[in-house]
Amino acid sequence: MRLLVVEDEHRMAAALQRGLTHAGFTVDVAADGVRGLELATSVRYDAIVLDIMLPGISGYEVTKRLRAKGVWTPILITSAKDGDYDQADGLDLGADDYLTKPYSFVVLLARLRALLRRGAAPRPSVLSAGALRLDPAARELTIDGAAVELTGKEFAMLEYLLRHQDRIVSKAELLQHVWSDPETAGNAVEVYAGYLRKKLGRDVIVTVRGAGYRLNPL
Amino acid sequence: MRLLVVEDEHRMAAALQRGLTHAGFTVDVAADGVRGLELATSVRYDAIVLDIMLPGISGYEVTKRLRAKGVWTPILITSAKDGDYDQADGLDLGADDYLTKPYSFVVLLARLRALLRRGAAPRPSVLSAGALRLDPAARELTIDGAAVELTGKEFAMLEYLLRHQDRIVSKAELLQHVWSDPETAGNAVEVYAGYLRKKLGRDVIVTVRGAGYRLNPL
DNA sequence: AGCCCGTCTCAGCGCGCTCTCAGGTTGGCG
DNA sequence: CGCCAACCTGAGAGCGCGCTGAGACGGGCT
Repeated sequence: MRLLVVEDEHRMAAALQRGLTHAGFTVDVAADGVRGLELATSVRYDAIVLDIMLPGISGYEVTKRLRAKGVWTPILITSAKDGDYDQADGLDLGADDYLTKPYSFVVLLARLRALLRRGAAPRPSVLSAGALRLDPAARELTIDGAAVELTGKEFAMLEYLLRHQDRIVSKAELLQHVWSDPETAGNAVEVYAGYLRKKLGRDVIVTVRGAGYRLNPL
Repeated sequence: MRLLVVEDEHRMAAALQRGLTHAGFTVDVAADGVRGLELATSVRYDAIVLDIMLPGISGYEVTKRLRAKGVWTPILITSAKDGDYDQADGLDLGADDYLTKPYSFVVLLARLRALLRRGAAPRPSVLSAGALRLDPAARELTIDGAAVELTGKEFAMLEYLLRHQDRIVSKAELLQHVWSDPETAGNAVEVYAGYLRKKLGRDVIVTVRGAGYRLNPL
């Protein structure tokens, strides 16, 4: 079992390496986010222990970039923060567990073993239609393999259309699901249909007059 | 993606709402079973996160009543109980997944995404007659497999004829059901019969002089 | 503070849908 | 065969839906 520990505080890193090695793991240590990314992408670890507060790239960012690159190695995030907001943040970005400092080494070991037992997270399924491939977990969209940047609302609207590509989606429905406000009088949906068309191509979204929108069934 | 969280414990509900919102969902919260039922029946959610222990109606009961009403939105039940007896109970009543507290937020997210991937209710069937196949949900019509474009009124009129293809449909009836205005004096129905004939072929719609129209029983 | 980005509103406009009208065609009936 | 009612159809006017560009607004970042 090979682990990667990403931790900038030297004493902490050394203690972890000693303890984990003693527990039978092979342990590599990276002192900052950049080095951690390099190692994690080049070596196939069984799990990663990742500190949030890092010089350079934060632990959040490291997680995000790894997942975006298709690296699904189990990640255990450790942090001095303890608000559940931060926890939600980290977990949302694709981490598998979360530990707040100070933590007992025994707990860390137990959680790590639980992670290893579970194995690497299965790559979440992507939604696709024609040349479109949308990954809800990574919040990523590619069209013919090329990455396309979308804003939050654009992404949400396209995701909803993709999830219901077999039928027509009304504007009211989009307002309910993508916008929380069903009483919005404006024409936001039409505007965002325009945005998406500008980024994805004019033919991707078909207008069904008087009914709503539908993805082009290519 | 719009979710409904039914949870009476306020802190828990707030945390869920925050985390799920941050994950890109639109989240409504109901504090008890009655309110949850109201919302679930009036809004078309993509999934429901439902606590078992609720003041008033229990989560079991909510699930049961929703299913009885024909609402087949995916339901994920959460509970402090952990006996498999309870789990079997919940799943038996029509829930789609079951999570025992305390649970990790990542796990909840993953299960939710799995539910959404699976999707909800079975699609309503398509109407067909002869070579015609009409899908009300997709607002699509194919004739001998080839797609045919219809306008809103054309589609509505053909759908009504298809739903009553075993009898003659009078012009007054069509005015009532397709046009909401029974006082329309014009000959709109005849005009649209003409439009449909032009698109579907002359023989598809048969005029019964003095009575109305009927689909050709091929 | 200044800037950029994302979101949403607003007004103008083009165009497709809807429906009316007038004249033509068909069918039933004496 | 002639008449009338029922039905068909081509032309076109009105209108409302949806598209678009411009800009206001707010939040995050430098």
